[in-house]
Amino acid sequence: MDDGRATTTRGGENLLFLTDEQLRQGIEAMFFAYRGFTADPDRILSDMAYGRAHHRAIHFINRAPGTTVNNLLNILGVTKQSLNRVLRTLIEDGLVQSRVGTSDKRERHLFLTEDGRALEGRLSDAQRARMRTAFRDAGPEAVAGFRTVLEAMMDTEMHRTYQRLKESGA
Amino acid sequence: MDDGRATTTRGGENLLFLTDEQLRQGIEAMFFAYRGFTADPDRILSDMAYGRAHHRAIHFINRAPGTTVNNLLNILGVTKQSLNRVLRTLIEDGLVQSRVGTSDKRERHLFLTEDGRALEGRLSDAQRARMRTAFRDAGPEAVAGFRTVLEAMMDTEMHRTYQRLKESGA
DNA sequence: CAGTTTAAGTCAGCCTTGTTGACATTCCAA
DNA sequence: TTGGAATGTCAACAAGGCTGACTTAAACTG
Repeated sequence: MDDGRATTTRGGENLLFLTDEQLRQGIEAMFFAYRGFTADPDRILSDMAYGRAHHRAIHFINRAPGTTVNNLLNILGVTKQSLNRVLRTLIEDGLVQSRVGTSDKRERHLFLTEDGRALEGRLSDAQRARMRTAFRDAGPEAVAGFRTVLEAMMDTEMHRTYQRLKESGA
Repeated sequence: MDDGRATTTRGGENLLFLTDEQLRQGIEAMFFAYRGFTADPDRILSDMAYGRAHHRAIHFINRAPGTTVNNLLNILGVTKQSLNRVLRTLIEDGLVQSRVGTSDKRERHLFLTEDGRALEGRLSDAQRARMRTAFRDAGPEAVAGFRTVLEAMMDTEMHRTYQRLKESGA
């Protein structure tokens, strides 16, 4: 254990923003906020035979249409067996379409179908609504801080993945 | 779906901080950051017969020593059967002690043993180290924004629980 | 005091989602 | 043509959620 005190070079104000107590509060805030973050989509999904894993797959396929299975694997950080179980049900249920690659026919390119986009919309509308309210209540400066801290919290590899996705966005 | 545009009353700067693209980036940042957030304790726990659920129980028992089972249930938001499975192993392994209540003998008050505190220390050191680095790199203003947004993201009930814990801290 | 409610614990069974390991298929590239 | 890469599949398992049913003991209440 350390003494919980840390200094800032920023001239004295907020000298104690790195005490163990502050860090603990940050940890607990993360725990509770993540529950809120997933609560709305979870509620929608609990009515169907789907779970959070399906939501994640749908989100990132929508995000990067035509992505390969391997690419999705890296983004999600799970095994191919785990992802495959999820993808199989989504394909069977007609929410995702898997197309053999043109340049490399070993690869499968993944797309959402009409139905898939419809579900994606329902899920992300709910999640965005919460995020929007939180962002609006907190204000632009807080949002900037929020994202700065989150980015610093990622592993290097995740951070690269996140940046790549971010830059590929509008 | 909405048009993704939102106005801010703050005079024009950052007019677009509530576009769907910004919200999506916030959602993805949350996803990746939470993985980083849990990665270090997960690594430690994977060597033992414990998982994230044990970590959470240990964290909050350490946080509020003498808490009752029911109270812990409300904080963690799981069923008593789920929590009981975790608590039973922790008690059997001598990391947690359960004492019959004095005023109300139906209640059990939970405490970490010496060994329990030792494990708690290992786990939270790892998690705090990451949080500390992230906080230090981001700076005090970003940290304030981070916590403002996270609090706004919680459900009302969670937020109350979080506030109560926060105020009971040093 | 009798009856009800509450706190905790337990048993059984189910689901989702992660894991390993083994193995088949297809196809690119050296 | 052969090795390796990408994908898919099968089986088995574990963690950690869930529901439902039930017990015990203590506390509360009419």
